[in-house]
Amino acid sequence: MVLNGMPITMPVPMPVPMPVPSPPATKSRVAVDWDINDSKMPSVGEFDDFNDWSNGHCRLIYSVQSDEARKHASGWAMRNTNNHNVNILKKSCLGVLLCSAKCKLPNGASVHLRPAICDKARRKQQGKQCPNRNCTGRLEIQACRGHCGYPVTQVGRRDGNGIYLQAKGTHDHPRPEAKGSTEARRLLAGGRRVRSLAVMLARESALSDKLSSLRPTKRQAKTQSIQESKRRRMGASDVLQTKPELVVPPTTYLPTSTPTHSTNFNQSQGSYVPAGLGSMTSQWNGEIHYETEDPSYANGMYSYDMLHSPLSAHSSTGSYYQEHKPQQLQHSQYQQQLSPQQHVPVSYDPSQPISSSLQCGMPSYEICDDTSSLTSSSGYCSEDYGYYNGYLPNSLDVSNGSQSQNPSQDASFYTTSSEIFSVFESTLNGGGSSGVDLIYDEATAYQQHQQQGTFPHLTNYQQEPQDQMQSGDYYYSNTGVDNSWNIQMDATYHPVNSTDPIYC
DNA sequence: TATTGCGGGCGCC
DNA sequence: GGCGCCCGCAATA
Repeated sequence: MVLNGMPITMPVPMPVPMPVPSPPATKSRVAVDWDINDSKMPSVGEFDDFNDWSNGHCRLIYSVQSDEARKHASGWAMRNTNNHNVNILKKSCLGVLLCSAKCKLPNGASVHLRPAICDKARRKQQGKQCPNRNCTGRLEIQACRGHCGYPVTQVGRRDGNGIYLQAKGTHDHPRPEAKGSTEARRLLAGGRRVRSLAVMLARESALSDKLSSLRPTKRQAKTQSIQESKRRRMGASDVLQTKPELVVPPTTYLPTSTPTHSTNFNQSQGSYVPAGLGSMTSQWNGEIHYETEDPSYANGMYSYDMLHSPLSAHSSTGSYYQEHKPQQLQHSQYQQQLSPQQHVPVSYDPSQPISSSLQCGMPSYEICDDTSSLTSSSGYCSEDYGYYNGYLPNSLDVSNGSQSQNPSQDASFYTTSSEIFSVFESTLNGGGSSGVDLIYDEATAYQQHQQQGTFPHLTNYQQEPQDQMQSGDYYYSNTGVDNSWNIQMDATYHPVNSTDPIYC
């Protein structure tokens, strides 16, 4: 995160945010403390980039120019809840639809559908047969209990030129498929093979993550544009100079709860950023970095979020803050009692009642003080972008320098989800397994984590950029008309080594 | 048909 | 009173 030349590192700890007087106008949002219930919201000179996958306690300030912010859009299935305050819109998470049999798709991905927002529609979803034709399981709602046993909530209000969003809680379930996927599937429902649906579902999450991971913030693009131009002039080999940095010892990947801001694209909430990469400015990294000193992460406190995708680096410009609260102190002490090797994985089983560890007061997972904050980050509505199982090669030149460097950031680049769906349909049924095999599915990773009791090998994640650079299996072309993009699978593509795990 | 925003109402703490 | 949650309604896509 680049904040008008301000240091990218957040001062830790931040002062206690409540109650505080409204800060002076146009103060950097990073330095601003506010609460959604404040009578007057602070004015800031810059805004966060929209993130539809915000997670954890966070406060974001969006510009009123952001359509998504105005709509209070979210990748999570959030339903409106009445807070009896006309000035504040409150939403709570509905969780995710999972297969009761916990089946796996051929590619190893799991089923994680998006619950309908409408109660009636949601009731219809539940109990339906798993979209995986090879599975006899039923769809079940995995309720969100990430906020002291209650669903994660987010409240938003508009004030002046900003849209203030405050999230409370950390989602304790896999991400549902993105909104656009559900809609697109509905449009194409009927006569479609359920297998396609299931496979698409598996792909959707990974692809949306992938896309998001490739999309920098606008601010990032600005700051990187010049550098990227220089790199291009130096040649592709120079672009890959960061490769050695990407493979790190697995013992160093655990992030911490000490978020710092940078200009790269890492997964905002709990990225697998090794210590040595904390300052790395590779475009493959998210912008929030967690250093490894804090045992909170090392002990699995936020293990799920980290698991759910190092690839889903949503542009994050959230105002991360940390408070000095007794609860947090206790939590810290608790964590410090554990050695770095003593991971405390959050046991997660959708079929089981919420773990007591998730309840309020349990130190290892969620700080249930609404004002306490370990925050997450921001990205953009993935459903508005579309999904693909490839990457945007650097050579992809999209009309201008900024876009060419970071094409995924430009709204004009993204096709609608339905368009992408069509692409998937053609490739899913005829593209063979090459594409499917490249999927990294966050839910799968989550389950793997549960099975292994530890994190996936970091190298797999950090290896991803290399794989992407080497093995893009899609071609992208733009007709130049209506921003219409064509994505074609490269049938000639074969992984360098089919036995090597590839997460895309 | 589903989403979204709004609001009444209830129960719990 | 704050909060979560249920329900219904209307506008909209």
